[in-house]
Amino acid sequence: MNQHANQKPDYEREMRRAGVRITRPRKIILQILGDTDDHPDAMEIFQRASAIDSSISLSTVYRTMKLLEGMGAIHRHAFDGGRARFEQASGEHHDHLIDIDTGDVIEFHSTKIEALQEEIARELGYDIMHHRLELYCRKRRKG
Amino acid sequence: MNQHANQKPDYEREMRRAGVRITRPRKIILQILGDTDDHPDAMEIFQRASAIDSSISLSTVYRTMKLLEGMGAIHRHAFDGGRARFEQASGEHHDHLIDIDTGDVIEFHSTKIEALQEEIARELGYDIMHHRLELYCRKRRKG
DNA sequence: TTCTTAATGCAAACGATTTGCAATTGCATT
DNA sequence: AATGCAATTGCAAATCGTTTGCATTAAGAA
Repeated sequence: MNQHANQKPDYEREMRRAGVRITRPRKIILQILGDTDDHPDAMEIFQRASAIDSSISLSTVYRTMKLLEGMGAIHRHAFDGGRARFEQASGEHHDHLIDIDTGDVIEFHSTKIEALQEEIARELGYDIMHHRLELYCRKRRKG
Repeated sequence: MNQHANQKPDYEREMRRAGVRITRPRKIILQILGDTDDHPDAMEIFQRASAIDSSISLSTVYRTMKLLEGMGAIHRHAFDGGRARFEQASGEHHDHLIDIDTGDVIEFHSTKIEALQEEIARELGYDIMHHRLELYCRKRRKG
């Protein structure tokens, strides 16, 4: 389901190079992340992984997400609501519009907003290390 | 410490009107919130309250924060890092710049950014219900 | 002052995530 | 292909922030 035409990064190669073992659970999780365009949480990933290999544990999902995050392979998001959600790090930076009714996430990017953010931080004497812009929305009813 | 010259809202009156009892713990917590300009978390509020009346419990702090949030008296923020942080709701809408080294929070507002957000959501067919813009920053070293 | 009920403190429950540990398994080595 | 060992796993228990059940206390109306 991954429509991104961009070069799919070869995380297995990168992991090997980092001396990290390519295990069965990791292969499966990597495959799941590569096959989706949505922003699943650990439990969803765990369930999708369980369907492929029922012996995988939730701990391993969490540990793998942390590993991949450390490698820069995925991004972790703390949208409203309990669980962290993850997305593959391929592609450029973007912000998120969250449909509060469905949980759907739409990615967007605004160079103008980013520039304004930089300007604000600079005026306050700060450098932005990272930022978070989330629009919690409801579908506009036509009319 | 509250520098806000704006009318300090009388939450006790409002609570009374809503049929909510003005208890000793609530008085103390309200006083703490009114006396600060920072964004304390529940534990900090609990500790400040304990210094005034050591019998206050953390549960009551949480319950009171929820009550006040429901009244619109405070806003709850989920900045990076475990705990929720609170601020008095007086004043206009603003976003936050968080100093990742000290945890300090600076409030700012950009009409331009807000307008751009609206534009983006509109183009995607959504109405913004609420949003979140947080800049995680480090003090610029002079040079 | 009495009375009713909301509010409290405590401890236990909670949901998401992390961790200790013994058992397993990549994989570099023979 | 067999060996060895550290990295990784699954499991259960622990952790962290927050919420909740319940018996007790105390607002505040009568």
